[in-house]
Amino acid sequence: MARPAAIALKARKQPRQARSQATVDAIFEATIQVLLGEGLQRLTTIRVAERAGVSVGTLYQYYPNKQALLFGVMQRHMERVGAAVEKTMAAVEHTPLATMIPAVIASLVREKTSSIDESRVLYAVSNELGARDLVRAAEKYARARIAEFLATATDARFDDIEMTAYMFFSALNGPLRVALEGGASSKMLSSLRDHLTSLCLGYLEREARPR
Amino acid sequence: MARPAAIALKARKQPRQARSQATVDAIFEATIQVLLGEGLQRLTTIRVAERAGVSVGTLYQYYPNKQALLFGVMQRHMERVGAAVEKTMAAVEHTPLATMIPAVIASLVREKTSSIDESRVLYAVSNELGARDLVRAAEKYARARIAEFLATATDARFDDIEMTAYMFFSALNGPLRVALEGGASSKMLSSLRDHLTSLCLGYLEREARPR
Amino acid sequence: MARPAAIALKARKQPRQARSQATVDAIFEATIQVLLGEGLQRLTTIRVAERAGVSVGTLYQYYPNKQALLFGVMQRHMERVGAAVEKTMAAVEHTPLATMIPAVIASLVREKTSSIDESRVLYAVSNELGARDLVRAAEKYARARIAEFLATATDARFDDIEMTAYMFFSALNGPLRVALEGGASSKMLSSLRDHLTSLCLGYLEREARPR
Amino acid sequence: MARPAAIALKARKQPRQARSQATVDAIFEATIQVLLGEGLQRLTTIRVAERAGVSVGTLYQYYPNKQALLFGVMQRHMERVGAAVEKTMAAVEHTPLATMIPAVIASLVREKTSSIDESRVLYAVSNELGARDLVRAAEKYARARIAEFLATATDARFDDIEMTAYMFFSALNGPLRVALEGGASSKMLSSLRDHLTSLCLGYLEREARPR
DNA sequence: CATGAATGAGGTTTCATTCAT
DNA sequence: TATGAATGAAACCTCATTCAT
Repeated sequence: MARPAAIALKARKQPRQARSQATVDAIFEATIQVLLGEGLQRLTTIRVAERAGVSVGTLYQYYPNKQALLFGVMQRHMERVGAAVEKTMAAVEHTPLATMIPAVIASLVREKTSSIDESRVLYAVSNELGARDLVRAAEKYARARIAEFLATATDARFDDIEMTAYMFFSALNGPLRVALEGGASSKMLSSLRDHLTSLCLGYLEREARPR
Repeated sequence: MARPAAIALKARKQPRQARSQATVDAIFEATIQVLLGEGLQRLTTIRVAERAGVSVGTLYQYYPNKQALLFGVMQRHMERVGAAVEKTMAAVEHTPLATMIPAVIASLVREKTSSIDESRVLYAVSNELGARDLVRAAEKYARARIAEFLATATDARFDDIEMTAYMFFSALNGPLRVALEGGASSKMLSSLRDHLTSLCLGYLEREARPR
Repeated sequence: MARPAAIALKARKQPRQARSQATVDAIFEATIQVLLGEGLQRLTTIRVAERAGVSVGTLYQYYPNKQALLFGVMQRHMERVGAAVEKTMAAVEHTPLATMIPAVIASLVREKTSSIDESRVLYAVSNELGARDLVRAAEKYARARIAEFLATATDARFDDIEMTAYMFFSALNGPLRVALEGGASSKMLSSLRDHLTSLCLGYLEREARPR
Repeated sequence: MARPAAIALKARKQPRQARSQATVDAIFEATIQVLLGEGLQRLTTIRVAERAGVSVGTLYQYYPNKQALLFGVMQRHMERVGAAVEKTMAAVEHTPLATMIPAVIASLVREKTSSIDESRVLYAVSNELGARDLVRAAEKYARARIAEFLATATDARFDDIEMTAYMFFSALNGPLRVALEGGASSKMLSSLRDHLTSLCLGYLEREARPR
């Protein structure tokens, strides 16, 4: 990655034709593959292009630079996971904590583990200069949304709801990250879901004041 | 970083003269500084050497390659934190959970925040190919030690102590990492300690069976 | 040349466009020129690239490393000389020694001296780690081919044909090498051809048993 | 080897004390060892010093630079071989060719093979910029001496004695070099001596005119 | 005299990016 | 639009040599 500076990181063009869309998808998939097979350090634009079956030039038609490529992959992943969890949250709002929390956790774990490789490999990307801000922004939004969500619990009120949301969010993602980066087994992952529930509920019930 | 492969990562020579020790310390400090000021991507051996006030050649007299440098910095940090927490653990073993857990959490938070910059910046390093294994090994040891530690609680027994230790460890480090990487305020950090205690105690008391 | 190890030494890509072929040729020629003007010790990839009028990056598109470059130049030279001598050998097989030997010697001398500079300069390269094996293999093949060749003489048989071929080959190349490395005059070179003939025929006739 | 330029290549000081002589000898031996074990490319002054059990600084007390070191090693080898052969030549001058030639060849082969490793490894050094001139000079002298020598044969006269000496010298060294560089077996070496004799005598008798 | 820490120029190699075809 | 050859800055690392101790 040559000079970071302040460069446009948005995708260069919106593919309108079917062929273009196929190319973008191929590049996306190739990026994950290379990340998986070679690691972030050895991910080069040429390697991605080769894996995608196109030339470098073509890659640069869709992404102005390498950062934008990683940025794009990251974004797409977070949008997918975010959308799924938001949907679940909307469905269980305004119910007791014991209903809300397990549902959200199940949703997050399901989504993250449905494409384990993608999730795992993107933790590495999330430390990239470019992706960092993106992740920060997403987390900030997530915490705000969680705070709203927790506030709807029919059986609990929280004094410092920002902090509570923050802890809830981090307590969820900490173990998940460790598990995915470490290459957890599927058995362990199912156990993880229950323990995460226990962890979060234990915390929230401690912090909650009856409504 | 050229080709990772299987290279010696140990420090190249043990400094014997006083001058040498000063040089090694300067390099160490410079590494943290550069990491802080420029980020991992822009950390180059030349920049580190310059900041340390020595030549590249000198740097390479003590570290066989860039990875070893990062490796060394990482190791020193983990050893410091680990030693402090172990000491605390030894001091509060064989007491009730409500005594043990807050003590350990306070110790970890104190240690991590006593040199916030170092802690923060090393999260980035921990993803480096070379450091990865080092971190994995340390975490594995830590979990084992924690399992032992939890087993000494005078008022609790755990069915799946490995998993419990794992969750405890991750629940501690997840929020800490987010807080340090995000640049938390000192006020928030003190609040964090209490919430971590709440998080972990909530979980452990849920999982514990009376003894 | 960093670490020899076991690296791919083959040319990296086969040039497909006309422009590419011109580039490869330029690099080849530049290598000889630099070898001639600066010597092997001062042959650097940058110098070769500059002399070829391309950038280093371009050089590395065609040769994966410096060794491969020298390797390539060596190979091309040996193939040219080898092909010429083989052709001559095929033409004079199954005739008396007095016909066969002078023909082969004339062919070798002609070929080596047709591009004196190239020949001369490549003796230095032949000691390079990478080229060494190449040369060994070529010599081994050459000796085997010579043994076959000598066996077809209509007026002679040899008891230890391998040793005889070995001596013939070395007796030819020893003086040639000294002459070329020392920068022999053209007059001396023509004289050399006759003396080489005398040297080899003298030896072979001594070793030969009538058929 | 940094900048060749025109530097003094002579040994820096003549060791007068016994301890000094031992140091010089150790350095000499270490140079051969490193050459043998690592090759010319990986011969560094530090490695030589380490192997010799002294510090680099000490090495530089005796040799002004790396070239001088190689130069010195080369020279000592050539002087040893040269002295032995000269002695033999002096002993068999003024006798028939059939007496003179086998004696000289036996002497040369014996000397070169008495320390095969040293001989072998120094062929690589002989191509070094610095050593090159040294070798040239020695060869020139050798050829002149051989011409004188051949002129004393009681049963032969040569028309072009310079050329004859040149061929004789090269015919001897060509096969020897190939054999030593290739790592010949001792059985092959004894066979080599006879064939060299045959090669040289065959040539000389062809070129000789009766006296 | 000996030591070995320090120097820094210079070598090899990679890779994001451009642009003529 | 697609291609892939070309670019060249910049990274890592080595090693001959010096000099304070």
